[in-house]
Amino acid sequence: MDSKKNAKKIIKKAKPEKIKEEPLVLQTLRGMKDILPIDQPYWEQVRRISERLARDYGFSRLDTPIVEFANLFSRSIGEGTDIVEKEMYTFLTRGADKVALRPELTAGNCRSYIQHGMNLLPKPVKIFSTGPVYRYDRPQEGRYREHYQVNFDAFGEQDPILDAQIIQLAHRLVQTFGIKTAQMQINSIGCQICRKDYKELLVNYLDSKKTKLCQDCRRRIETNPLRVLDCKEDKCSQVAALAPQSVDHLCEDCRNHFKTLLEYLDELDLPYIINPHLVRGLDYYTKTVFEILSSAEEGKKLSLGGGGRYDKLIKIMGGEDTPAIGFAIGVERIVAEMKRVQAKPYKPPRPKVFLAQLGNLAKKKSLKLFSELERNGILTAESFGRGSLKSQLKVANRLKVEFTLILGQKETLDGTVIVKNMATGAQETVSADKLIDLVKKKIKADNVVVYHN
RNA sequence: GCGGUCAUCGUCUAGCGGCUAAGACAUCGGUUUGUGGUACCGAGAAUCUGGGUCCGAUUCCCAGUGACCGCCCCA
Repeated sequence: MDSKKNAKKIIKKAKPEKIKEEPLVLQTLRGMKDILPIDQPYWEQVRRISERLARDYGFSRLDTPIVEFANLFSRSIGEGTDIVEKEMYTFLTRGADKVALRPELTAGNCRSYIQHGMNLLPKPVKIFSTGPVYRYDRPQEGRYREHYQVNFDAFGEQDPILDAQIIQLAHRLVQTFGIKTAQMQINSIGCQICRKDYKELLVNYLDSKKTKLCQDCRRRIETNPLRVLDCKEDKCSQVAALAPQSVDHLCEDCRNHFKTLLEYLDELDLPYIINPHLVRGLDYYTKTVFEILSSAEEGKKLSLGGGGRYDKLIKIMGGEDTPAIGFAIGVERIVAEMKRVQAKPYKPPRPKVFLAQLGNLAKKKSLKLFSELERNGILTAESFGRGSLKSQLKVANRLKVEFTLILGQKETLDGTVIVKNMATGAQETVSADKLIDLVKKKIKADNVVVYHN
């Protein structure tokens, strides 16, 4: 590079008004959302319950990367599906790898299962995972380009008792979130063999009724005939109502599997609805599929979660033939539903003590005192930046603490602290070295949580 | 990816060609110097972005952006 050019560059940099900078857009990207502090108690509740039930049902946590090779998803979810066809965040890296942001969690879990030889672990291998997934579609309520899923997968067990247990877990999760009215819908879409036969039968039927279907459904006969079954158009659902149903055309193995599953569910007294039109959007499902619907008014029912068996997926991906089943819930939708039905969010522990300081000397000492309180498990609030005792008491009052510790100039010199009972207003002066024990005694023991010492 | 509705302080709303853009809630400060509530007083805080019409645009028109709704699909 010649020196003239360099000189020019330097001159340019010296004149900032010449540099055209993109304006800062203070806005989340389309379909992306901040999870604000005000909403965190709901999220925390979902996290805590999910983690507890995962543990109780024997699931181990697995975290996989958000970014994977793009074809991991296209192969497993299905090339023809909408998720892969038009909703994936796919891009080339600097190293020219074709990668994608994960649109769901199961594919990555399967990859990890095969990569790390988890087939050698005792079966079933139960995997719990949670995190954000990405789909580039048009946002609306309950649908985001980034959303969080809580996901459960179990590998290596084909007995329908596992299907029943997984469905029970899904049901129990939603119940425990406080959503009592959600509806469990179940169907069996058969295995590769009987589904193929059934598809032929269905296509024949639909072709014969082609004139009575909407435009979209006529197209779907070719692309995805199963989807015609849950079209919302009146005329289509009339055709669908008389269409052959997959449950009536299962092979013997699939029929027995489904029958046994239903027996287990009945034994559990788990309420469910068999929806012969329930079809899921991912190609890898076999046999059992299920979905949990919110109880919102008709037409506004959103799926809170869903899943099913995917007995051939591991083999398709190159692992040894391994039956598997799993499901995911959408956290944003769960949170929205919890709010709608007024389910209780997580209630974080509130400080019972407020530390007020007055004067420069006391202000200096207050930081250390606060730290000592914290170390002793006494959850303490403060507002050190405020000057007047009045304004600090105002904050203490608003926080509804039981006691305010007042450290002023005089107390600091005497080595004492005032303990003020906020309910009665009564005050006592105690020596600083007895303060911790006294406060511990005054507040209830269950509010003292020591993490370390 | 297609169609529709909408867009004012942090939040909820008012104004609808002529502003210094109004109010409530919230926030912060104050009502005498070391004590909470209420009340009262005060402060900060907004017309999404870019064009166009007009003497003049927050208001009307167009585009962009975003939110929401319907489809498609999905959690």
